[in-house]
Amino acid sequence: MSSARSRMEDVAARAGVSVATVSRALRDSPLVSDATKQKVLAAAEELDFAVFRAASALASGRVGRIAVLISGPVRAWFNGAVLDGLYDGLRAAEHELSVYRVTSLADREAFFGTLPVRRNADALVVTSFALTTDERDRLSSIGMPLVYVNQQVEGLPSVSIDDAAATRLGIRYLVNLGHRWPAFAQVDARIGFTYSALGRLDGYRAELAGLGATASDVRVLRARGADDGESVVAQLLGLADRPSAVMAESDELALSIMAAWTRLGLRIPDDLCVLGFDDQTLAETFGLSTVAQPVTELGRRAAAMALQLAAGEEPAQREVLLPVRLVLRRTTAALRR
Amino acid sequence: MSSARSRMEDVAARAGVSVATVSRALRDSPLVSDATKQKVLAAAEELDFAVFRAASALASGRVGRIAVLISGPVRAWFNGAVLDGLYDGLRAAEHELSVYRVTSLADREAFFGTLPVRRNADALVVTSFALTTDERDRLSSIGMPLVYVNQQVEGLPSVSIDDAAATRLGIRYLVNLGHRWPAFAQVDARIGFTYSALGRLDGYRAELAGLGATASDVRVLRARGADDGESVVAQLLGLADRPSAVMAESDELALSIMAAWTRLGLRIPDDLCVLGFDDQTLAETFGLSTVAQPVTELGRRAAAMALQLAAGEEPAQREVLLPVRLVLRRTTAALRR
DNA sequence: CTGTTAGCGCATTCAC
DNA sequence: GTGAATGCGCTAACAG
Repeated sequence: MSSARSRMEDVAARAGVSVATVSRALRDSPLVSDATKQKVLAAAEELDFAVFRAASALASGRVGRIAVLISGPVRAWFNGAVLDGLYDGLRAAEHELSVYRVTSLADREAFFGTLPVRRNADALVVTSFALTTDERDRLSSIGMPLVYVNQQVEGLPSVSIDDAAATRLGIRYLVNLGHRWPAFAQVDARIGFTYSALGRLDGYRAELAGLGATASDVRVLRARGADDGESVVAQLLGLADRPSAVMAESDELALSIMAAWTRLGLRIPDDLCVLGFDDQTLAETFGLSTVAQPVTELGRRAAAMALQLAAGEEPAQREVLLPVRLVLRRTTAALRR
Repeated sequence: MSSARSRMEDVAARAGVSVATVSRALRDSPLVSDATKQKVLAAAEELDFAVFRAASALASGRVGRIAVLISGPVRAWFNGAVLDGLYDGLRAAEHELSVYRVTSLADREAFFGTLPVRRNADALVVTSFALTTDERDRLSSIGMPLVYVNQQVEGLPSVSIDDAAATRLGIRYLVNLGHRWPAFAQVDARIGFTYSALGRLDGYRAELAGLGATASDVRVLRARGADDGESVVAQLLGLADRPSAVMAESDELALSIMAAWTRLGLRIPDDLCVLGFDDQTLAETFGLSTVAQPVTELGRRAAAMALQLAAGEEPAQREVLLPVRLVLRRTTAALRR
């Protein structure tokens, strides 16, 4: 059990074969007989041997690792959920996951300036980024397969939901409950970090327009952060023709709106209907109706696609679109006059 | 810009030096003159060169990566917050972060059986695990420095809070507000995943005992999951001598209790005071009073310690204990009869 | 301070 | 099916 230090050579000696055979056997190559495979596996087990992936990478050119670039902290629910899905997809293929995070403008410049990921991953998954053209070019220039999550770049591999359509679904639901017209709450884009926000706003505007609302019926409320429901409530209460329903761009913002609203002694859904977006952990806890997106599944699909591209295969479908669904709970109800 | 393919050799040629010098210059070795360093850096920049870490690892024996083992999904707030801290600490040192996750018993056996991490990281950080003796032995056997987060193992490097003391602080606060005696809500340990839960329960019992409560004053309420506040509320309302305050082992559970409680038309803090543990993102949103633990800082300190151990240095302090603090918001108040 | 030399541990030719 | 030989790109002695 000198574990950490034993090499393939030792395993080969113990199994009575050559290192080449050990290498092949451990990677389950069809070029090795079953009998030999068993011997090698047994020897490796006894010596508690594990392949030193760095050496393997140097010899093969593949590092056995997929990198992911996330915007914002890992503790943000969306990022965590995507990482869970990526991990699911990668573990089965015995690949590792390297995380790169960009939270500030400085981070962002540092990342795109040096691209530390290059040569050190077999593929890169980029989530929810509102990339500039320069940044996108920079990424493509590193000669590494790229998969976008919740961001469509024409012709490039991506796994997304249709943010605009999902928002339209939510708005249509509110309108069908009699709410004319729902407002839409959004976090002020700081550094243009989230790509999805744009699509959702577009969806809101498009659906209202399609249903015959006029320009003045469009009410976009702005928060300074996902926890700034208070500003949204203030804006709501300051409107001449107060909306009876509001859709938020995320559950987090929706929950914050709920907290601010009820703290004033106002009720939900009686005085205001609230519809979220995401279906994160606490949405169910608080009975929040929401448009659910399959974030972990986005991650799984992205992992699968990244693995295919890393292996040089062409994925069957380059632009995967996953369905969302409306989850009805207790924060929405028909309008009562 | 053949970027992804240029090697040190090319940089050396362009800078007019040897590859050894390039290697040293890029790692900012003091053995290289400033003038040479500049030349090399310029050449590397022009060729858009990046070191192939796998080759570097093979030659040096260090892989430039710290691994972390988390229990439960990445999207759990605690895990995300720790990962953020680890990332902070590692990025500055140009190290990467590899994530290993264990969510089920099968995962757990697979991980400890094969220890995929061995030889592929310079140190391992283990968070919040209630490890068996076997598992701990298995970890030590891989000859890799280990750092425990929120888990103290005598003599081994760790970064933690004092869970028992933190809970006692919270309970004492409630008692000083006149609540005799507060109950404690906890999630049923499934596979013995979280280490902290044990310490918190101990702290609750110890503080009540220390303040003169009798055995029947100790009320431990059990939930089937962090989102099962409903069970806790049911147990509360079924008690003969209903407590006027409850402390939960986590904010998530506390928030769920709040949701279930207010849904019944009961009020907080009037009819029940609720105290959480963590100070996660949504605690502030909902005005939850809580015992705040510096999770991201735990991650930073763990990263620093892991880097030191990986470099063969002995950290100044092997068992770091970080302070918690009480955050008073709107879910706790003095008892009014 | 800089260059030369010799591997690091594995995957992959090519023989057999 | 298996073994022997070669080299992946870099770092670490050792000279100078």
